[in-house]
Amino acid sequence: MLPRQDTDLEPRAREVLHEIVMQHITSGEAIGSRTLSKCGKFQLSPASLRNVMSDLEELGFLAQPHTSAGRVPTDRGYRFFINHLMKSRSLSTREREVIDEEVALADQIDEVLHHASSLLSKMSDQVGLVFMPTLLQFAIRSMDFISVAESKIMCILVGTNGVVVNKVIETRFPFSRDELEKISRYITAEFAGCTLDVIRRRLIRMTEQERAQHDAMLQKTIALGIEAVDDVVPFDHDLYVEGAASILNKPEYSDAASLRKIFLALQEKEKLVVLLETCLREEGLQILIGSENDFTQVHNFSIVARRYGSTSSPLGMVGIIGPMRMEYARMAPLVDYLSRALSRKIEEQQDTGFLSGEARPPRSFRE
Amino acid sequence: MLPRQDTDLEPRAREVLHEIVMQHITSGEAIGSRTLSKCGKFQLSPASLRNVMSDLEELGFLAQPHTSAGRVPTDRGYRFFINHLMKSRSLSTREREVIDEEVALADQIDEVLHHASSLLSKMSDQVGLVFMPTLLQFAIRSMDFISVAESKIMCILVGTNGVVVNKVIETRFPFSRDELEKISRYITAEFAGCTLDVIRRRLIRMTEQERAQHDAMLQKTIALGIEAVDDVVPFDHDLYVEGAASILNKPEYSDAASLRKIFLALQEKEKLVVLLETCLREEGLQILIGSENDFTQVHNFSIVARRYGSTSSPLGMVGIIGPMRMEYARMAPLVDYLSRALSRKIEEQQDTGFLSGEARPPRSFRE
DNA sequence: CCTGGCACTCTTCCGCCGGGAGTGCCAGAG
DNA sequence: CTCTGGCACTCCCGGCGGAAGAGTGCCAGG
Repeated sequence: MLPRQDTDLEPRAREVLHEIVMQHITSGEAIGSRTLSKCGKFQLSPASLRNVMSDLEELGFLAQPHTSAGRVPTDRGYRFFINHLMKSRSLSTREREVIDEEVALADQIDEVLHHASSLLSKMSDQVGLVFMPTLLQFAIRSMDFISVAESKIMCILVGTNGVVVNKVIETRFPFSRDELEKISRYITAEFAGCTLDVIRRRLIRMTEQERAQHDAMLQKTIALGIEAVDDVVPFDHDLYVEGAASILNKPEYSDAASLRKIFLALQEKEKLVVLLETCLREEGLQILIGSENDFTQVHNFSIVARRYGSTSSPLGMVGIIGPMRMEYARMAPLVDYLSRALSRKIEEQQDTGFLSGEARPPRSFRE
Repeated sequence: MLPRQDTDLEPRAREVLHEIVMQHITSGEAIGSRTLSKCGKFQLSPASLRNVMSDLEELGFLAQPHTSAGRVPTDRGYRFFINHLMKSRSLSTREREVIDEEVALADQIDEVLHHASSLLSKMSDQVGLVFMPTLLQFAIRSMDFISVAESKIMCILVGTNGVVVNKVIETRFPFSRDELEKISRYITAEFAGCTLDVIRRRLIRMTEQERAQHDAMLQKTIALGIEAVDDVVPFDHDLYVEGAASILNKPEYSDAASLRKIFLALQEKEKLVVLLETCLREEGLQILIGSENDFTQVHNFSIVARRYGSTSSPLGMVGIIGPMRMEYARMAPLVDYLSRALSRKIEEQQDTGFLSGEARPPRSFRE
């Protein structure tokens, strides 16, 4: 389609594009040939630069908001910049420390993620996103039940990855403390290492087996187990969106109408969830620019995100969302480092093995 | 100070003030004498109304943004309107149903409160606030410990008011499952009905007693108990602020500068917490208009809020915050009804007594 | 006590104009 | 062939002025 491959732009055009993107990122305004000539990096007159810029416009890397305005990078321009021109500015040791401390601070996964999203927002001055998808593929290490009120029981799931999830469920029958302890031991022994959907299916199959029909205790166990799994799973699909106010600082969205649109869009978390779920398949840092995705194409937003969790089983996504004109060179390493810090934290929790000296409970209440 | 008591305004002046406030609430604009004369409620010419309006201005109920603009109610004007003129429009049965359903839906207190705040925001088209203060005066019904990983233990507190709070804590020593069960039973038996700060003090006193010095198990129990109380208390001071985007709809805040200020102010939750904590002392529905409080005086905001929880021990505040020009006649019953629904819900949970048939554990591990 | 009339004030909107910034094109120099 | 200066053109933006509109205060008359 295009006359040349993306990568073999002439060196001069590359430099010009680089400079325009950089300047546009800091100023937010369209860049003219005169401004460019005066910046010192080129020994060229405005007229010559105009020719280069005109070429870049033809190739689709630049655009003019109107005749007689300077040029602004297009989505394609940003894409080229990110792929071939950008030099990531790595984080300072201070910044790393801040991230490490913040991640170390909390213990429960939801707290950690919540901190992460607001930290991300503060450090980037963009909107911070942290997403933890449904836990159906969540392999459990233990499952405990605690009585909380009559026919109200708290169920505590601990994942093999150290994640702890808990929820109060309402049951049809009352359970005594002893019963609950037995059930906890039984289910933990029987299903440790299984994912929630496997557990669910196995429990349902068990209801049909004759042995269960004659064991009242086992019946109760199965009923409680199914309730617990069904109640926990749909609930735990969390998205933290933090620091939406940072958008108010961006000059390109200073009119009330576009602010309204953006805030409403951010409130519709379902769309973001879909978007992040598709991202979840890819490994490594992802940058989605402007029209490259559903959410941002409307508002000229970009997303910088990366998976966290162990490589074998990713847990979710962290990232930022902000105007297309953002400092990718800083955002990329920031998101990258935070996601790695989170992954490390989760891996550590995984290593802290479950209490070792425990007697394994019997396989059936009757044995 | 003023020539007459607030309550004995002339009937005509009252009606005029009433009408001006009502019209200003719906339109958001300054009201002129002509508009008022044409509305049909007065058989008076604009000139006569002007005289009345001039009087009301002198009394401090109305103000002009500039000469030759209409009049706008002042804080005092709104205050008079709310105290003496407003007729609350009670909720429709449909609205009540929606609230009842939403409150019935969730079981865990934090979920209920979270739902409440976003429901409030949706139904009012204002910012919804729900506040639950620190739990130091929280009397517990039970306290359970569950092992979650080596030296990580989840502590589950159930309050006498049915509130469940849980937190993962890190301990210095590992505990076996059996130990944790024993500790749970012991602490629950020993401290059921006590408030958290009483528990804390008693545990600390116990460390000094000689009996504890010679009972290793008791030592461990005390250590764990103190850690649990210390970890849970500071954490649980929750404020839900939902639906900030609704401010974007209000025409009086359509410029980016004031939006910025407001969003930043809403982000500073500490100030709101202070404000709501002072409100917590008062019973019944509270309406704070414009300059009547710290937060709103800057931005011409009002707060409509009410305590929830049982009358004897209030749990927190629910309410809305929005521009001074809001439909108080609708907001008041809305907040009122929701707070009552929450209180009812919490009272119900209180009634569902804790599991009854449980054997009381021994008072000491040595007995 | 109410009313119509009148003069006055203040804001808002619109059209106009000039300056500034940037472009495209062209012809000439290296 | 490439770079450069010059020139005409386009478009945005800010300031100015005038007209319209809305509202007020005051006054005199019913």
